[in-house]
Amino acid sequence: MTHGVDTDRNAAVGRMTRAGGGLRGLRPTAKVLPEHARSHNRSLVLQQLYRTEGLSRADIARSTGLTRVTISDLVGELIGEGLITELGQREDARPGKPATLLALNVHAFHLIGMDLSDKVAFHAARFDLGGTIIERISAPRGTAVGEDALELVYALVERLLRDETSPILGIGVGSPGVVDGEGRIRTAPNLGWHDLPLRDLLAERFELPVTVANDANAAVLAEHTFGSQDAASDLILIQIGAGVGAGLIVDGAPVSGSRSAAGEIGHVVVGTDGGPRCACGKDGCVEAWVAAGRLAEQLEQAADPAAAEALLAAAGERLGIALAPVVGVLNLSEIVLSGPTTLLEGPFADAVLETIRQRTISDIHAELTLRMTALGQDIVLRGAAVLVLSGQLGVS
Amino acid sequence: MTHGVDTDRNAAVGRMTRAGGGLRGLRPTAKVLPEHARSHNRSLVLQQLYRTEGLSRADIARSTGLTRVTISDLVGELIGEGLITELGQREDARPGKPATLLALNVHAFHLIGMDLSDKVAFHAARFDLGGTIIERISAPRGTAVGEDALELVYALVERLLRDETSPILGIGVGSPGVVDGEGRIRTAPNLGWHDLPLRDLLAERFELPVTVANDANAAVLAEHTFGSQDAASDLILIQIGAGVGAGLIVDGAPVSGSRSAAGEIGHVVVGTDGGPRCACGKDGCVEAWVAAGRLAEQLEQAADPAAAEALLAAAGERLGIALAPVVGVLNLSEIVLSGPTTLLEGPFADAVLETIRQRTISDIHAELTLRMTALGQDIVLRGAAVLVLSGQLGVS
DNA sequence: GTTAATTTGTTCGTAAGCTTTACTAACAAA
DNA sequence: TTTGTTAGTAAAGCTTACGAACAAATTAAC
Repeated sequence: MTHGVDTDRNAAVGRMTRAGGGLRGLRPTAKVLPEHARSHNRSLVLQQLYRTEGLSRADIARSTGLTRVTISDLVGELIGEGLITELGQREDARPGKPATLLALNVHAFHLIGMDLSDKVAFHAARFDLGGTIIERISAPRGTAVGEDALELVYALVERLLRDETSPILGIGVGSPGVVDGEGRIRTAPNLGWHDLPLRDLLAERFELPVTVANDANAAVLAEHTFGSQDAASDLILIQIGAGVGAGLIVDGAPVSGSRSAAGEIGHVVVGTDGGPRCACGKDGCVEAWVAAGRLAEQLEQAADPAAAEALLAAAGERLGIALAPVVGVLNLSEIVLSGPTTLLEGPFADAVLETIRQRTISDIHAELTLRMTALGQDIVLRGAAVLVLSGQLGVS
Repeated sequence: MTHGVDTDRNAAVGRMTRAGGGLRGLRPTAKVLPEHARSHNRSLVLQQLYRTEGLSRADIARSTGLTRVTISDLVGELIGEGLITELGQREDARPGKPATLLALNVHAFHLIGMDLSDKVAFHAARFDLGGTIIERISAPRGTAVGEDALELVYALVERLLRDETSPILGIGVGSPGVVDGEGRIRTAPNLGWHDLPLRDLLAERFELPVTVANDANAAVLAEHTFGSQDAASDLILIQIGAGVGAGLIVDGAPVSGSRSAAGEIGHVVVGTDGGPRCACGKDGCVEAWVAAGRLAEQLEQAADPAAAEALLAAAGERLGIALAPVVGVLNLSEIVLSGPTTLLEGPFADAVLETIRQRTISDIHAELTLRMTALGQDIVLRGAAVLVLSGQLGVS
């Protein structure tokens, strides 16, 4: 096998596109060829270096179970494509030939992530392969919907593509609404999009691999990848803003649902005692109880800090009531909240967790944790980057 | 190898498809070798013939995407092992060499399934590879717990093994309680089992591949495999008996949960208006509302049929309230009820579905269906068989 | 009634992928 | 200087799937 000759990066991208993602998400009816095994193992190497910089070929061989020979071959290929670089020799004083340390070359490619979930503006960024934001831009949305909104998206991508420091690996998009497995926006009322094949439109226009997902799904992917140290493989992320949405990872894989509409918790009725009227017409929806706008409004009218706390705790309790069956049935290990920290941190979050504990078998869920996301406003944006990284390199 | 099937190879397939579901973080994704691809493709062939009897090699090649050459090779191997037989030539009148039809040889191997979920007796059966019960036996449990209960299990297997019509492919067990990924019974209070490595005990004693799973999980697998025609890939099965349990399939894969305790819906509190006191100490648990015993009891006291119906509908509503958030978040497409038909069919089931519709966005869940299982009392037993079929042959 | 077209399943040679075995290089410790 | 260890490479071999080519069996066409 000859490597190190492939200097054409576009060709390399082409190969990676085919390689994408390894065996995950494989439908039981799909054949598997030896080359799929190869690309899976290739992703394995990248994954190791994505997590830990400065591993030797032998280190990777040990941790993957593949032989040093095979790893050498894969690493050679990846170095040839520019994805991996040799850092030099390990400094340790120990017997044997010193190891040559390797690292992901995070600037071999860049990638584009977009967040279309903000009502005020579309956000986009150029990332390196490590998931670090290199350049960030926004475009105020105004009242743009339909075709106009689409043009805004195109314009953002074009602006980011203009600065050609590194070839672009792909584009990831986190969009509100229902997004199917083919990256088509089934329906996004706020954007006036219905059955819009966004993935294919972008892919054709920019001749790049594109992945489109629901914003809450993108967010939970970001949380899964960048969030906590020991990434939980069963977690739910609750996004609280104008609406309330959820993204879910079960057994390490994002859940999209039978009609690509998973995560719809905002309009689930909670409790058996009515509740505030919701925009959807029902009484007592989760969204009617805990949407950020309503919470802020109520807080303003609160007589004193104690009353404010009670209000937040009551709202948190409602979310807890809705989540308890989900936590019980899925045996989730982690709940992450995303939204205005001032509203959610403290009494609200405490009440959510406490309510879930009270309403399930607390022993079983003793290890259940609840925390605020550490990714702040960028959560969807970074999730969009994860879409590309995991889709094109099998890394996350 | 005592029988003709390369179990190592199939175990490899299991590892591949479940990769990443185990120890989070510590174990990334397992390596994949060409031979794993081979065993995957092998399962693909079996799967085709499992679903449809009388396909030719060329048919299978077309539907899998593999070439006729490869399929011929795989089929040759499977015929060599006795798993597949040639039926003869296709009778159609069409040009070309007539096709040789193939079928799964369902008696090439038998397998053993066990249902330990019945409080009164343990049930076991010998199945053929098509999932048909060949022989069925039971052992009254009496008050047996702990070691005694284990001995009962051993005795049942021994009785089934005595009749050596076909070699045994493996043993599948559906057990109550919490069962981890290694087939260890973490805790099954009714059986007095704690941290019992049931899988390994059986495997060592009988020198056969063994798979152990939670009873509700086994049941939902049975439903997924044998239940409806167009197997939904996102469904929940609710078992209502002395207790209330749930088994869940998301994206075509069974869900075990972060601590192997998924499906625990029985002791989730439902509603915000109290409710009957539950054995667990809380008020208003699902189980306290809808356990079969309570329903039957209430029905006896009902003044007239209309009152009885109202009682059942009220109970169904409670289950619906608990399920609504789960359906909303996971976007499930199918709910299946298992339990006493006389209690669950009719007003109860209707109320469950109606309540869920009222408490979620009904458009999104327009295709949601709810039905009784068609598998009756044998559901866990047959699920145990599926455990073996899917674990050893990759078929389901 | 003969020839052409079509479909099935096999044989043979090849490319890809990983492993085993065997080697060189480079180092620490005694 | 010797011994033992570790890193990485090279060569050979096995497995897996593929493409090309072909024989067999049958229908369709003339």
